[in-house]
Amino acid sequence: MQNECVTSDLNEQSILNLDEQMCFALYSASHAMTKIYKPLLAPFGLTYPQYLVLLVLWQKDQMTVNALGERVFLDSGTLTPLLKRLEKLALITRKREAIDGREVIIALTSLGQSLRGDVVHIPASVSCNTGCTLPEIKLLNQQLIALRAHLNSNLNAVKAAR
Amino acid sequence: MQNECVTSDLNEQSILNLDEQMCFALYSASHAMTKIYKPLLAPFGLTYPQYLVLLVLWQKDQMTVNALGERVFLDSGTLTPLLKRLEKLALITRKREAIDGREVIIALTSLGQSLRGDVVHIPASVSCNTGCTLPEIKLLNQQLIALRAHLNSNLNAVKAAR
DNA sequence: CGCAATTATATTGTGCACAATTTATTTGTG
DNA sequence: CACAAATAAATTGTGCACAATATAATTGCG
Repeated sequence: MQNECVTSDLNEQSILNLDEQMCFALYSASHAMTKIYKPLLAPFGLTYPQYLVLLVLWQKDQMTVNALGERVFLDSGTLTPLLKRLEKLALITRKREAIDGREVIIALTSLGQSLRGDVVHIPASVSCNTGCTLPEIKLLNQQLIALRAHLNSNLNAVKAAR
Repeated sequence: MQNECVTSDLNEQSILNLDEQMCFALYSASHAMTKIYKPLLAPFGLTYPQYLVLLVLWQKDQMTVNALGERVFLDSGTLTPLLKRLEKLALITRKREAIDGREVIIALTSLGQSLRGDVVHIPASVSCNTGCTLPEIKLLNQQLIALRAHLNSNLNAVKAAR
């Protein structure tokens, strides 16, 4: 699981240079992206993480909190209050599962379903702001998904070792 | 400033597919990266954003809050409490500028300076977890910096229009 | 000089993120 | 059936992020 780590021959000064840290480019680009979404989602009273949850539900309605969390990589500590806000907006319902009383099923309301049509134009609008062509975006998407997969698998390996 | 937005001929179902949203890959990869850093920084009592601020100060000591914020793309609302925590850790000092009493100068303590040597190995350790080669990391870094630049310039354009 | 506009930082309030813990329920094993 | 282990959500506490506002100091212009 552990890759061979080739220690680079970069000079000492350069190693901690902020602009050479891919982690920082990732971090700052992600925040910039969220800021681009903010004014586009604000008319609907939505935040970016709330929008992500809705994307999942529009693909597959009626999911448990856990299943939702696995899709968006968030846990109940983040999702529970977020889902309560979506419930307050009347976009979703939260219902205890009848058979397994531990589960809570998240389902779209008709308002939540209809919202899909109102936001469907947003991704195209955002992609305009990226300065990337569609193929470039697709490539970057694949690179980031692969990166995420490696990071998460190493995270899980660390946790399993404990 | 506005790019021409070629509307893709993707089918309606696919447009809002979570796994095709580069924004989400960015968002989730960034959080995964922060989680990789967490156990590496925890021994020093540092969070990832605090580490970023230290990276800036190790490059150039004695900066105002604003100047720091421009480097890490964070504002005083985020930085003021973060810097107070670094001060409490005795890693930095916060001093009002004598000539311009509005500015606060952030400076490393000797402890803060010496910490650099303790964390200098971390980037190499992280890069092992990315599953990427060094050239791949460098390329991704450049792509993300370019993306961030486009997003931020469009954000500023929106703000200027108000 | 006087004072309005600007600038720098701090504060407030909302909403994530996440580790750690708690509560409630179900499942597996004797 | 009993009950320990496992599972699913919710809760708690800390630390970002950021918009909006407040506070304080400086600058520029008449």
